[in-house]
Amino acid sequence: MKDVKARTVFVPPHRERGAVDARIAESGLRPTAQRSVVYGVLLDHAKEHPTADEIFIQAKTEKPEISMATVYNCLDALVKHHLVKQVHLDRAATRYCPNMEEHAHFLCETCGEVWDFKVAVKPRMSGFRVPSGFAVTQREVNMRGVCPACAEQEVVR
Amino acid sequence: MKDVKARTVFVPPHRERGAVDARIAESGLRPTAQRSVVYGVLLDHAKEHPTADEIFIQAKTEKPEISMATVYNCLDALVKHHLVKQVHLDRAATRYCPNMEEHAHFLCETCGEVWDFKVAVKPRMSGFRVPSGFAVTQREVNMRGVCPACAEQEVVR
DNA sequence: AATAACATTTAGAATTATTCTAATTCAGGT
DNA sequence: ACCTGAATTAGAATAATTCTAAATGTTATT
Repeated sequence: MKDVKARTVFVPPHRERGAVDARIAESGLRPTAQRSVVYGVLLDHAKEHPTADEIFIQAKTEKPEISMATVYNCLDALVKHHLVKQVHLDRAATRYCPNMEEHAHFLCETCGEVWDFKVAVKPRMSGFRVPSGFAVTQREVNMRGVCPACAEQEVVR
Repeated sequence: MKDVKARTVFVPPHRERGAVDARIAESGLRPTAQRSVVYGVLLDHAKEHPTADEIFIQAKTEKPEISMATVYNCLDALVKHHLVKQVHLDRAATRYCPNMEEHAHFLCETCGEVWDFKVAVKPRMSGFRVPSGFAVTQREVNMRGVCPACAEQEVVR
């Protein structure tokens, strides 16, 4: 029974459950069904930089019993294990990003969309020098402004 | 009457109401009593990077009628006029910083304290290159980790 | 000085985001 | 199968932020 149910779960073609679980396991975390769904959703929607409850809504379509508390738990676990990072752009809900390469975020204040920007400088941005004695575990570079599409519209107006 | 009351308001020696008002006015904002108090509190407590309600509590000591909504309004106005910036470090309340020089923030995950770090690179950090067409109005560089004092305690343990 | 027009402030309600709690379920090791 | 600890759950609780409508203050105009 359980197996049948499992086999009928919809899995987007671009995401392979096995690979997702493997990455979770490699990070030192036990790959539970919930973590797998949450991480999977995030990988599928990386571009949207979803919030916890956008993830929750999507995760529910794959696993209807999942709860919001679990989404937060999973996200926190994934963050702690360096599979995911939080993105804090404004006073609104925190967003999540599974792209662990060093990059910056840009929030268009007009349309609300978020973009990933590659960072120009090589291994460690020079902006990240810190006084000795401070141990840095996470970095975040954020910008706000207007994206090209929105800038154009403003001109037309 | 009004004058007498105004003269008896407590103003910390290191903050001059006139100067605060002048800066607000220069920014293109009308210097109301509330804006002046909010900005003043922030200037006096820049090191603490206070949240809106820490500012509220402090502002109330100078102006007991002030309301939370006004604190948010004032902060938003000050942000819009580039006298103050928001600092988004984690899922907790947004903090505010009146130091408009380009600098990074460091949050010690152990003690919760926030530090200002000067940014190494000169005029514009190289990390901030953006694709053409994007207009950047605000930047934020944040780090999390362990401060020297907390690092030491961990060793002792 | 009175008035109109507009901006700002206010209290409190409403909404949204996040955390907490206690009970239950699940997984791995005996 | 049984124990133990980890993970999940629903829902309540808390915290942060926004909204609303009324009141107040300011400025320009008369």
